[in-house]
Amino acid sequence: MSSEIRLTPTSYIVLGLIEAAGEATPYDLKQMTAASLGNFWSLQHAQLYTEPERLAKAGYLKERREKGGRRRKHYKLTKSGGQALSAWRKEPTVELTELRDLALLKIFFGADPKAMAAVQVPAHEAKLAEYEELRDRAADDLPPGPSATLAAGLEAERIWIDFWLRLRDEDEPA
Amino acid sequence: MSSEIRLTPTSYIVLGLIEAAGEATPYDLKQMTAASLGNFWSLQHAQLYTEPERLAKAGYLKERREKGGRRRKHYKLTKSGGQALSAWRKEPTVELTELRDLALLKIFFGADPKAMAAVQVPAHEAKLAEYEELRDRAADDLPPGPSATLAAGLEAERIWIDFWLRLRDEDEPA
DNA sequence: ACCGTCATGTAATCGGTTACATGATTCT
DNA sequence: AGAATCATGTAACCGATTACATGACGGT
Repeated sequence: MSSEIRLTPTSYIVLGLIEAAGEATPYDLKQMTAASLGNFWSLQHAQLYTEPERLAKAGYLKERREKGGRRRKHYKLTKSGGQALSAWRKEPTVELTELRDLALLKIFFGADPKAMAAVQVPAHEAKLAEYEELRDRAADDLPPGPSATLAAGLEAERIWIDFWLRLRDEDEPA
Repeated sequence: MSSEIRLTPTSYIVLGLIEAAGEATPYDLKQMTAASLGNFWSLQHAQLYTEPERLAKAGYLKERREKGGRRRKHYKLTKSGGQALSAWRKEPTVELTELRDLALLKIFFGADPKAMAAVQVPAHEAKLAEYEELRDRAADDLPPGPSATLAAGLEAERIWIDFWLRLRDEDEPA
């Protein structure tokens, strides 16, 4: 074991999800992300297959393969995996995220703001509605972590809507 | 020419910057991004060397290499490069950006919100101050595109500060 | 029994990151 | 003249995306 790999955010996502689930197959992970995490940090499904393998090879996960039928792979945290996750989680990050918004990038390079706003406003409104429903539905049985990130998502959508509305409506011809 | 490459956001950034500059060396590009674009979409310096090369090979840029001295490479848009950029810029994007915030990711997986807020709040405040100074300094001689993205950056920093402050101060022991 | 979709996985490619390396300038 | 920093570039590695492919299962 332990071929010394570098742990990326993707690694910690996999570790974190597996910790929450106890044991999981790549497909389980996919389902778990779709629900909540995927809204602010999505992953390709292929990575949910390759990343656990990488982690297992490095000793952070234990792999168990079904004998019959689908021969699915099930993963669990090892001690070392749990420790890595804890250490990561404990260390606060100063790093600030960049917006990295494609629409904004186009605006930066001179795209027409109103045309862009025309598609971005409804898209963000839809997303906001989705979050609101999620909040109302899941209500209190959401763990504090996911609940906080959901709140962040709601806030972010609101300011994006404002932002694009402002661009759309500014300098209106009188 | 034209080995059929796929154009990524990075490609368009390079094309866009070169359009703005008329002609540029990788180092020019680096300087240009540092100022403004880099705040919401940063690039590794190595890519500012490899990406223009890729684009030149595919016919989107024309390369001119200095004969003497530093033998720097200068790049200009070709017709095809200009067209690709225009087409991209003209097409509004529905795609929504994900937050992809490392601090948020840790929170999602159970990190202590107050500890995280303790480092995130000042970091975001510093960033906000930087943007404000940029806005006050550059004032009106900022083109509309960059000006709009700067406005977005200011908004985003404000809500992040609010968000982390709320986490920091909630459930205060009485 | 068949068909469509869900589930599960691998292979190849490629962009992006990291690391290395050296040539110019500038400052003391 | 030497040190430090700025400028310029290349090479190697690797994670991430894309594409391909097939097996199971549920419904009609």
